[in-house]
Formats: sequence, structure tokens, C-alpha cells
Amino acid sequence: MAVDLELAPKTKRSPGERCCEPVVYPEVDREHALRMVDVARALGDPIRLQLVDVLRKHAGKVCVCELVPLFDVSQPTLSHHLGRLRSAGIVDSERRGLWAYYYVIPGALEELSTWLS
Amino acid sequence: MAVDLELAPKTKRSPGERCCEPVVYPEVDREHALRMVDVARALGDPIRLQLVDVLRKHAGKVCVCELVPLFDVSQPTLSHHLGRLRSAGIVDSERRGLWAYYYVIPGALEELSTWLS
DNA sequence: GCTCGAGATCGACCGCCATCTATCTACATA
DNA sequence: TATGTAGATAGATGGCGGTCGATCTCGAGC
Repeated sequence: MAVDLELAPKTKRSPGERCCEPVVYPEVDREHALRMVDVARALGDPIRLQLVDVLRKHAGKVCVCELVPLFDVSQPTLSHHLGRLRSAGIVDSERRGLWAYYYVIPGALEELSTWLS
Repeated sequence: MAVDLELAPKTKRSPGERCCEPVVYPEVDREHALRMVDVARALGDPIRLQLVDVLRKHAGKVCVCELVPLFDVSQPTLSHHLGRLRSAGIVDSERRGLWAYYYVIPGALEELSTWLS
């Protein structure tokens, strides 16, 4: 229910008068909100957002050794960012020999995407 | 960000062997990415995400005095969150007398929403 | 004028996070 | 078994951000 601004400020205020009709709306489901917050925080870093962008545009699984030279941070730092993306449930990895391949989990961004639109 | 194909991994055991086909993909436009990071960070807090949710579900402008009792934080803290949402370009406010009304800026979430989907 | 109240700002505290270097683990080749 | 390499982990550090109480601002009503 929208607030009617025309009714809001009256010329006289009486005790207990409100600025507007009560809105008091139940927010989005709590678990739902917390999951989206995790995803949003994971995307709230330039390196991680660009990591997701690269991984998404590349349909397959990308080797870490291909990702490190793309960014101006050390290898442990990039590993840390990949770990955060994995903790948020956005990406997962697969090890083959010495190499590790990361990929975006299908549908991982759908919840936030749907809520945003 | 520069892409350097020469940085592809080299191993001694198989000269010229790679862990994978070179991906080295130019990411999303830098300014574009930074704007989305700002929005994502602004949404990366449970209170702010729920604030945006409440404001969006109400097509009109909502008084701060209606928002404060919805959350278990002090008034200065909620004001701080509203300020962060405004800094990120997600919401704006309008003052009428003693009261302040907040609303979601139309299209503010569109950029991130489009990129996510 | 004076007071009251809604909301913003200030200053402080504290925890989280991005970053680094150093080290560790696991695997592959000799 | 010994060595080299890819990637993860550990520990330290500096900065950002969420929170509070206290204070400030300014419009409204007396």
C-alpha cells in the first residue's frame, strides 16, 4: 500500500498523530533475504564480480592459472576471492591433477536476479 | 585490464602443454563493473536489502518513522543505512516538514539485474 | 522568542575483510 | 625418492563498515 503524500502533513498535530498511515509491512522471507545478502556481498568486490563475469561468459570450466594473470593481485588473494565465491554458493571447483577448474553453479544467481527484477 | 597470453602456464614435463585452452577474456566494462559493485555492496546487508524490499513493494514514498520500528536497530543506524543506499544511487529522499520520505529510484537496480540474468 | 520532535551527523568502538608474505599440500616427472 | 609446480592455507596488517549514545539541525506549535 502506497503512502498518500497528500494526506501526510496536516496543519495541526495532535498527540499521537502520525506522519502517515501505518505501513508496517512484513519484509521478504528471512532465509531468502539472508541468502541474497550472501550473494550480494560476494559480488560486492570488483575482482569477484569480474571473476563471475569471466566464468559466466566462458561456458566451460576455467583453470585458476588462466584467472590469476587477469588481475593485479597475488595468487593467494585470488584464491581467497574464489573461496569466497564458493562459500556464497556461486561457484564450485574441480581438481584435475595440479590444476583446479572453476565454474559458475547453474542457477546460483537466479534468486537474486529474480528479486531484482 | 590487460591480457597477457604469454603468462599461460608452462610446465617442464610437457613442453607447450597447457592446463586448458586459453580463456583470457576481457571482462565487463570497468565503470560498468564498479557501478554494479557499489549496488551489490549496498544490498549486501540484511537491513538494507529488506529496506529496499519494503520501499519497492510500496509504490509510493515511505516515511522514515514507519521504517525505524521495522528493524531492531537504533534510529541513527537506520539513517546510516538509508544514507548508504542513497550514496549507491538506489534510493532518494524528500523532506516534508519534520518528516523524510524515501523511495527507490526507478531503474536503479536495472543494470545489476540485467547483468545477472 | 521558547520548546519539542524527526531525522541527520559526530565520535568512538569493534569486528570483518582484502591484501600481503610465507608456508603447506598434493601431484607429476625424473 | 627427490624435485618442481599449482593451488590452498596460515598469520599479520591496515582499512572499511555496522553499531551505539550523544549531539546537531531545523521546522512546527506554544
